[in-house]
Amino acid sequence: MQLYNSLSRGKEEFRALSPPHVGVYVCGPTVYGHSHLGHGKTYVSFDVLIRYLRHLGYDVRYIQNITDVGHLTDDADAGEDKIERQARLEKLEPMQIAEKYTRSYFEDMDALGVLRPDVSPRASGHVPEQIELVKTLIEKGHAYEVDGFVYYSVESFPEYGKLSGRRVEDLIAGARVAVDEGKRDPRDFALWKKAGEEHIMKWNSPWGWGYPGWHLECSAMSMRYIGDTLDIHGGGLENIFPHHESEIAQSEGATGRQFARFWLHNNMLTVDGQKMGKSLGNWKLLKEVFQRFHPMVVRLYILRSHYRSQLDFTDEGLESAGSGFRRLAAFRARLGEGKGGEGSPSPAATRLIEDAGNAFFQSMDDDLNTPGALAALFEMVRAGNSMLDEDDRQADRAALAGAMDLLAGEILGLDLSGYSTSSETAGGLCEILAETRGVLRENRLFDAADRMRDRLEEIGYAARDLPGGKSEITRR
RNA sequence: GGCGGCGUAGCCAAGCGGGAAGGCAGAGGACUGCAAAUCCUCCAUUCAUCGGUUCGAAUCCGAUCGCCGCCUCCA
Repeated sequence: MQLYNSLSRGKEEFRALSPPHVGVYVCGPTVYGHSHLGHGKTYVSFDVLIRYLRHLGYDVRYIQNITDVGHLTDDADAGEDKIERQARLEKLEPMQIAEKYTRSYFEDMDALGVLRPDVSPRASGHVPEQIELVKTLIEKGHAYEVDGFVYYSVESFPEYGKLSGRRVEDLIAGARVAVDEGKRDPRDFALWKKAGEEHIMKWNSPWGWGYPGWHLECSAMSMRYIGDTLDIHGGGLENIFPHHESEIAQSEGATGRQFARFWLHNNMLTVDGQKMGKSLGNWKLLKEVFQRFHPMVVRLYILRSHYRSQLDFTDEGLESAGSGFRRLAAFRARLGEGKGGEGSPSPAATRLIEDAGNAFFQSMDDDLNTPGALAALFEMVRAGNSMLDEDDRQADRAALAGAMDLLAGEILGLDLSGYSTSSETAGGLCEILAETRGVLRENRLFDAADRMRDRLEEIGYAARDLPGGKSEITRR
């Protein structure tokens, strides 16, 4: 599989450091509010990466942090802790805020079909690891203490800037105002910050009471759960600088080894052509969007564009994705349980599935080209429908069901069961109603048959008549 | 100011040196009591514009125009 590596600015063949194990770390959310569409795009994208790696046979360890301390409202060192600020607004304990929004985050991700990470480490639960890392950096001459603060010395790490493509000289010129007088160099960033009286979340350390800098947790926790070198480090594009650049400096400064072999960054989401920003008033929470669109429709919408492209969110686009989703789900519903039946699938079905699979995997192997993979899937749906229209064989249905469940379900994470009459009771009732409709039509009692269809429509079921006088009722 | 991306049919979106995928919307047809679903056919001689390289370019190079993003909140 080829993956675009931000470090080399090109596609590279992915190879695990020690197969079959693959360690993946993705920057997780700072939990001070409900998740928005941008989170959806990011974590759905990386979910597909994880799913695909597993499909390829890798034994993936997926780590995604939860930031519950140290992320300030301002990147200069004067900002307020986001969690603490929200705690004050909601009149709750900071950890209550963190817990509340962590749950909310997982709720939304579950709805989107995003698999849970193997470990979701909290920054506040890994302060000892972070202190150790700071101590190491001081010992190795990469950091220095000034009055309870510890700063990373950018000058001590000549490779600083290799990920973001920034030159050190530019950084000096462009460095934001250094609030802290103690910094030896305006580019230096805080590893450990002294906590003032007003701080609620603080820990004792060799440098006094304080709390860790935001960049530090990712270095400490990724190395704790994966090791010195990660196979893949992922995150949102906006984190390349300074966050990821600083992670590299901290980690490689401490270990002397390469921190991450592949850096993957997913692009941002815009709303009606503009960046999504709290201040711009086009902030879209997932929970709000889910009230109007099924989460799986949102997932499909995200997958319809490549993860490295900007995705523009529009209602029109969501509706279009909804129609596409209905098509996929209707096809899957048509295939039934997927139980084998007698005999093996026809040569035509076998070839159809093979062709679709080849096209699908070829796209996925090319830097997770999900739009291409979806095209292959839709082609299989069209050809499959056509084939079944002509000759409906149970063995073929089962084979197609298997293919759909693997490609759409397991790999792309699209749960297409929404339209099937999954529960036994509902399924049984649908069969009885379908039979009844058949009898009504047979006796040309069309008014009654139509009323039944209308009523079913109202509660979310669709009645369609099959050739030969039979009817079928499924969820819409 | 520094860095990056994009401009492909009405909308969305792959393709990135040699046949313009796919989805949505739309038109016609088949099927149907009528529908829905499904299937078939049609829907870009052309890929922002101009110039160049090449036997050959949407794909490479240069210029122009337009749009967007990151570097600050934010994934």
